[in-house]
Amino acid sequence: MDTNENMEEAIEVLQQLGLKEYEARCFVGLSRLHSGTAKKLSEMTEVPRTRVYDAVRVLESQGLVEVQHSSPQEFRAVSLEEATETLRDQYEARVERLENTLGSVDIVDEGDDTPIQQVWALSGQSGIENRTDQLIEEATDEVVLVIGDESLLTEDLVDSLNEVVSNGVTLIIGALTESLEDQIQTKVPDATTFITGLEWLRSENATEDETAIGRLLLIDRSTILVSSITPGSKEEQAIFGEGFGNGLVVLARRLMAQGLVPAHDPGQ
Amino acid sequence: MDTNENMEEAIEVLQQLGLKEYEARCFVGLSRLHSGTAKKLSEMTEVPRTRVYDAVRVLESQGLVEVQHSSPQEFRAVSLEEATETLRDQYEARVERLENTLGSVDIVDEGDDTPIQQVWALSGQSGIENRTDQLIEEATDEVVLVIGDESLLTEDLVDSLNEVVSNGVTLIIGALTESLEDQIQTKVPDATTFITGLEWLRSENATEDETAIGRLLLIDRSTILVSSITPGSKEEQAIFGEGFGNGLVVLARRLMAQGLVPAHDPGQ
DNA sequence: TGAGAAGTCACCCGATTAATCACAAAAAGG
DNA sequence: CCTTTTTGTGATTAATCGGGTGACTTCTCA
Repeated sequence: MDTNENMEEAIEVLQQLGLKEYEARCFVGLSRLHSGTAKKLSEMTEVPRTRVYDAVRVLESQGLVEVQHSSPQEFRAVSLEEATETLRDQYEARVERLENTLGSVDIVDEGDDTPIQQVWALSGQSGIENRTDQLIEEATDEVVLVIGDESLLTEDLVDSLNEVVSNGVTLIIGALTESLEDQIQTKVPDATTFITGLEWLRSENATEDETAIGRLLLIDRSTILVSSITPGSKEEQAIFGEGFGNGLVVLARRLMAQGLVPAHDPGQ
Repeated sequence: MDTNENMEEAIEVLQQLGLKEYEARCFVGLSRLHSGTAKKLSEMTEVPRTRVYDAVRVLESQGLVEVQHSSPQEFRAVSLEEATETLRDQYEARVERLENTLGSVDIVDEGDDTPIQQVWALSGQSGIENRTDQLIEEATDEVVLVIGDESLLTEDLVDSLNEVVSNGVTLIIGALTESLEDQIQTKVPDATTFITGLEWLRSENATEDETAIGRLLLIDRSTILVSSITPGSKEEQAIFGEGFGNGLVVLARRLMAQGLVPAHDPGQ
């Protein structure tokens, strides 16, 4: 509906995808025209006319616009489908190149000692999600998962859960709301589900500013990942610990025993 | 094998993927270590020690490294699989956002007249490839395709060809070498294939520097795309014309009649 | 042929980023 | 307990890049 706002957002996204501001503006401008000249484009996008030429040339070299070498020359954008497909191809090629090159560098590993307590921090939605999935897939006995927000129940996560449950791993999944619990039960039928309030969290720091819980993951009672989502920036942050003796892990086991997971008997 | 060279390339690719130089160097450095401190990283990557902290912080926020908040703090990179998956996710999210926003901007289309002869130029490997595939899929009667290099016979292209041939479109595909012709026949069994030398091209400009022919595509005798690959830069460039009366298209039909496609009788 | 439009260049300036330095806080080690 | 080294933060400088503007040549068309 709001064309103007969408244009601004499209320009922003294109810049995140690697285009310069002028290039992004020109591409969005051309997307609204069947074809246009430098002058028209300049008026419509507020890119200086004399710079339209550079910008379009770059876009052309990336396969995003076509140029008609007449006078005045005309430009037009490729279809949205072609554009997105091209962008995907380019990025995929780069990621594959990264896999090849980084995959074949030798690890020097100056044997950094410290086999001790380690608690690692990582942040970023997708990074944490991947780590979550991977940890689940590596489980051999038990997975305890508490999901704090509906949006975190992604397709990949469901796949990982169903894969691991078919290997005989016990799955215990907690949700914050009934509707979320229902969703989980239909998508992961073999899991034991329950509902947890966050009282155990809130009671600790009632005065702090509200940081919502994201995920809580305990693998085989020896690896833990806890994430929170800051309300403002929507950024997700996680901490992550390994090892049965790890302080964080011990804490988590304690927590569980005290009723985070209601009526669940520790097998050992 | 050549770890050093691969590292340099990995750093380059990471920068293309949006990281800054220091960030890229640090990530590659950490990929060679199970874990490391700022000092060690600095020595190994030639990033100023005091800048390592910033770089790593950015990497952490992108989900590419983990940080242990001890003293001295330790950093470690996520696994290559996690890293590439995260990068893919991020990019895919952006492209989808682009589809949504750009898809819902209104087209103003100040009815740029010029219903006349139009010849458009576009360049870039993937862009041209997507255009090729799309044109093929839109064909209703006949597709004539000449492939100049083995690498251009991609999976997507083969899919498009097989899809369109199942709709009753005549497929005529030319190759430069016998081995390429064989490949085509096995991958696209329903196509009529032949071998073309480039005499018709070479005879025209024997003195010019060698620009290799990439593709030649004629759709329903009314749309043409010709691409060339400059030997040095490996960049592909194409021109593209539509309309039965288009000069370029007429030229192409002429060319065909004169024997580019041997013994093929124009149906009309 | 003359006026205006189209296209190319070269330049400026502000923002970002690479690179260095100064300094406080924190281990380490006698 | 004090000294020395290491670690981390912040400010500062230098160089690069990208946005922004204008001069100038070429082309089109009346």
